[in-house]
Amino acid sequence: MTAPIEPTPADAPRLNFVEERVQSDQAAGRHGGRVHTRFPPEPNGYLHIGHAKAICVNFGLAQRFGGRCNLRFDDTNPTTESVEYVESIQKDVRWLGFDWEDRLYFASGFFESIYGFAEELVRKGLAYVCDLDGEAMRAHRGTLTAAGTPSPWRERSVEENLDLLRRMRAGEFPEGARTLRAKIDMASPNMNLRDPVLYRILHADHHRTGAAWRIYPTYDYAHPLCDALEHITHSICTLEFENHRPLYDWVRDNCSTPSKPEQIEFARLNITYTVLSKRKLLRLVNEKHVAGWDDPRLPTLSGLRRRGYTPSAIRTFCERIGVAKFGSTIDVVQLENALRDDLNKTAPRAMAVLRPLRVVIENYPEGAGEELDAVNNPEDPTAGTRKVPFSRELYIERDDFRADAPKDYFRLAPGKEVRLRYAYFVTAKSFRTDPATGEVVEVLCTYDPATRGGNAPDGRKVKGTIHWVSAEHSIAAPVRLYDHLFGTEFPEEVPEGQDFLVNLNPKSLEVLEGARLEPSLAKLAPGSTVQFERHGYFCADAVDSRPGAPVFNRAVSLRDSWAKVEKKQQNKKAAAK
RNA sequence: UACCCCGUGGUGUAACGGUAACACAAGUGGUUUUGGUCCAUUCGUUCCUGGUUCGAAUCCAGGCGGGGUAACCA
Repeated sequence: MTAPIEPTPADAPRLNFVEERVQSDQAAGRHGGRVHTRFPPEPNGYLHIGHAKAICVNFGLAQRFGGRCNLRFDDTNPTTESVEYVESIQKDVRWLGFDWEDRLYFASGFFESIYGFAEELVRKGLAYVCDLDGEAMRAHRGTLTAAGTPSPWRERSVEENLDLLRRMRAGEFPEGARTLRAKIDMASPNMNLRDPVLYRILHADHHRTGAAWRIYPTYDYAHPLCDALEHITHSICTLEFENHRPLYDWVRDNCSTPSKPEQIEFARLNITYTVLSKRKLLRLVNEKHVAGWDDPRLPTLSGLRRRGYTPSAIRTFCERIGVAKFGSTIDVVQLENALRDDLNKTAPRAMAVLRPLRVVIENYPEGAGEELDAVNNPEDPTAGTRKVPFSRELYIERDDFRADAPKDYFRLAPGKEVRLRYAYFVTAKSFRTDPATGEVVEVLCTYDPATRGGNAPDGRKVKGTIHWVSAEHSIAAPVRLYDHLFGTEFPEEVPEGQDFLVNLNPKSLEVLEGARLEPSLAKLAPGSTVQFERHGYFCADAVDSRPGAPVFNRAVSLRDSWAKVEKKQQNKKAAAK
């Protein structure tokens, strides 16, 4: 198996509670000292960042303790599942950097064994065929505070149960007509133990077993059996299954399984400004609030990948957030920072003007031009340099010029001198505005030829360095800026009777059509990521880019401390009024 | 108003009875040809009340608070 997670240094163990548990099991020689986990998604949707946590936990455990981790599809409900999901899930797990080698399993692959255990339970008098329909069963189950009442079919004979179960399997009864139930305790304070359903009749074809089965096992019944059949030692799942553990143990202990796995629960991931429930993600996709499962605003792995997230950033994030039993919500900036940390070290830099403003260097000879050396990545000396064309007419960022500059504004303003990165010092002499709107449309500057490359021989300093592109040499490309999909920190918190969709951020996508980029960007491979200096990290969209005509997605912006300063100034101004 | 789980800075995670650590956020300074990076620095009487102990975030009891659970979903 590949080993993308750094091994924990011996001097700093810092094991989470699951790792501690596994470590002590191993030390005590339980499960023969083996560690075997599994990642068991149901193929009914695309994987998201919450699954990434589970994947890192399960595969990470195996790596750390010299064990194995399986990929298993929990495909016990044919009505919601499909091969599309089976394929996307495998692709995403691999992309994240994990390898299940030859251990790919399907719950459906165990259907025959699982059925065999059902007959065993019937023979032991521990399961019975029940003729109650859904509504009646609910009524018999009781409530959270009141005990349930036994089904009238609870005391059928073993022979009758066996006969009925076999006929259920044979498809003799209509869907929903009967179920196989465990005979446990209708008065249990744990609802899961009030004779839970083991098998239901479903006249539905399965994406792998076709029409072979007319009955399908439930999760609670199939899961412990699959775990045991795969010789899983530690079955890690999320907190909402805590109350299911007694049932997990019941199934495991009452069936003659080849091994005895144990279930351990941890808190599922929540992140601010997004939703991580399959049901809600499905709605966003189906109701077209986003462009598909790989919409870059989605927390799906395919969305994050398209957005420009790297597998290593996601793994780092999962490492940092830890594993515990407290139902917490992680600030989305934690995710963004993991990406910044990764890309800062690896992403080549380039200059891109997102909202162009024309600049003319009045004392630069007309028709002249030259190429200047630019550093590809200041964090990585081996990345080398590249040539960037310079000429008399340039574009700079609209934000980098102010006719009326506030205090602490280091960029270009009338009479102020700044450095054009890797080029020259320039001083703004005048500017022209659109008579209709008053908007600045052109800035006229002079440059100091002695400052070529960006340093003044006389030692004079400038406060600001801004990026630029040559007007004639630059290329155009659409640039998509993404913001949080939801406008509120906790989108699921919604006023009575309202839907989480009310919290959708109407400005989560902004497409810039007029951006001008340095020419080297034309040949950037789709899917690769660069830093647009002073802006952020941008990925050439893997779907919409064409050879020589990239389309860019902003993965994440750079930290922007000027924005903070400016905001503070504005707040001060507002307070003064 | 049943059962289960959880409660440490703004957000997360550690400390395994011996004077609360790490990451992120926020603030302040420094460096800087990215207002990026980097460096330094500030920010918690561990939900409450009792108890055990020389000593409690850690153990016990009782509160309080949060979450989960009543699909023939997973």
